[in-house]
Amino acid sequence: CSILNVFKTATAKGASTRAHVLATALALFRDKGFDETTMREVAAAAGLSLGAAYHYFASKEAIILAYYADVQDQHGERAREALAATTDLRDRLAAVVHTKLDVLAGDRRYTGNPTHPLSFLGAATRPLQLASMRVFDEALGETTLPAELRRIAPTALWALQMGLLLYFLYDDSPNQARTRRLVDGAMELVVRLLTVIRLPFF
Amino acid sequence: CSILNVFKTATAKGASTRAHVLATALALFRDKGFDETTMREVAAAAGLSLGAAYHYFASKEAIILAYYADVQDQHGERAREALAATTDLRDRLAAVVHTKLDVLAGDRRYTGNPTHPLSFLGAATRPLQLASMRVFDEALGETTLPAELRRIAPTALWALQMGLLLYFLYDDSPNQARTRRLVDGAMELVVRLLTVIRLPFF
DNA sequence: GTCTATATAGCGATAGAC
DNA sequence: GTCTATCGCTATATAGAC
Repeated sequence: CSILNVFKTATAKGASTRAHVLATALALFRDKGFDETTMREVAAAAGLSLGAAYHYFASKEAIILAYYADVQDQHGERAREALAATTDLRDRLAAVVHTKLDVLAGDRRYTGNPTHPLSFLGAATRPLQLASMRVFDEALGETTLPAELRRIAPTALWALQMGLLLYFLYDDSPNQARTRRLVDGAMELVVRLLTVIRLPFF
Repeated sequence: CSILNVFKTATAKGASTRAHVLATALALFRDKGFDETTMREVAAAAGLSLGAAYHYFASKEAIILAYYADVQDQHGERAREALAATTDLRDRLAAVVHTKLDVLAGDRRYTGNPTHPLSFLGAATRPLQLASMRVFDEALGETTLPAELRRIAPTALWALQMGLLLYFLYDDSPNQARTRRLVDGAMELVVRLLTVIRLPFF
């Protein structure tokens, strides 16, 4: 079922035990997060010794990767279900993102308190997030825009920037040139969009 | 200087030592990342004992928060410099993001190998990232679009989704209703943008 | 193959002497 | 303020019972 399932078990019993360890670990991850879940806990909750757990997963990171694959599996399944129900493009795109949020909402890790799961992208606290949005607000300056749009624009731009940062993180082109081009293209589109929105048409 | 500087030191020497510990830690974080940098290393590199380092920072997390504030400080400074140089909106918005990338590019943590800094948002490996983009590709389906745009659209939507996910993470409204509304609004805008782009006008 | 038991090395954090 | 010593915890490795 899983995208990354390149695993081999000799016996049927082994495969079932492995699946049980994985399911136990995923439940703990979803409930407490990665760092707060120890291999000892996973093993104990699965009714195994620590060594046995390590027999099935070479490292804690291996289980975490399996977790990510599980999230993606679930999202793919739910999203395709939703896509089958409508042909309207707006609904289809929104359904993809909403189903993603649905899957992640089950994770205490993603909801709850903003203190601990320290974002590696630099939005660890609300004041820092606001400071980051403020820069976009200054960039927009006196740009003429409908009031409502002018108010949410810094937030939308911040969200877009976060997405670009994530792309940057996995960009293996020399000097991340691909991200740099993407940034230019994205901002070109944003400006065109803002221009269009100001037409009486909308 | 820092946004989050709510720290009090009794003596001038104490303040200077604290600043030195912080600078040492930031350099190590930028070079190796958070998890790979230990408090023992920070203390040793700063020429202090472990206990002395803990005298200035209550926890490792406290230093990490200071690191985030530092990133934001640097970005704010560089971005405002760039904003002073141009009045063109496209250039201004692009400058904000580019200066952000400039600040983060100094971090080995953000460039380099995609294996270790496991993203908590579910894009830990390239295959998973691609699987996530494929869902958007399916959502677009047979939508009529210029070829070039049709090709990059799943990537752009994925990046936008990542931004929305990050917003979701820090959304403290009940049931993250604010994010849900933002998703709907964003997708509405995307569809309008795609509609507009198809006009002969562009 | 499956698993238990044990060992190692390192971590964040703290207590208390100076 | 700075130190040493130490606690309780961790991921990970391995030896060997069944």
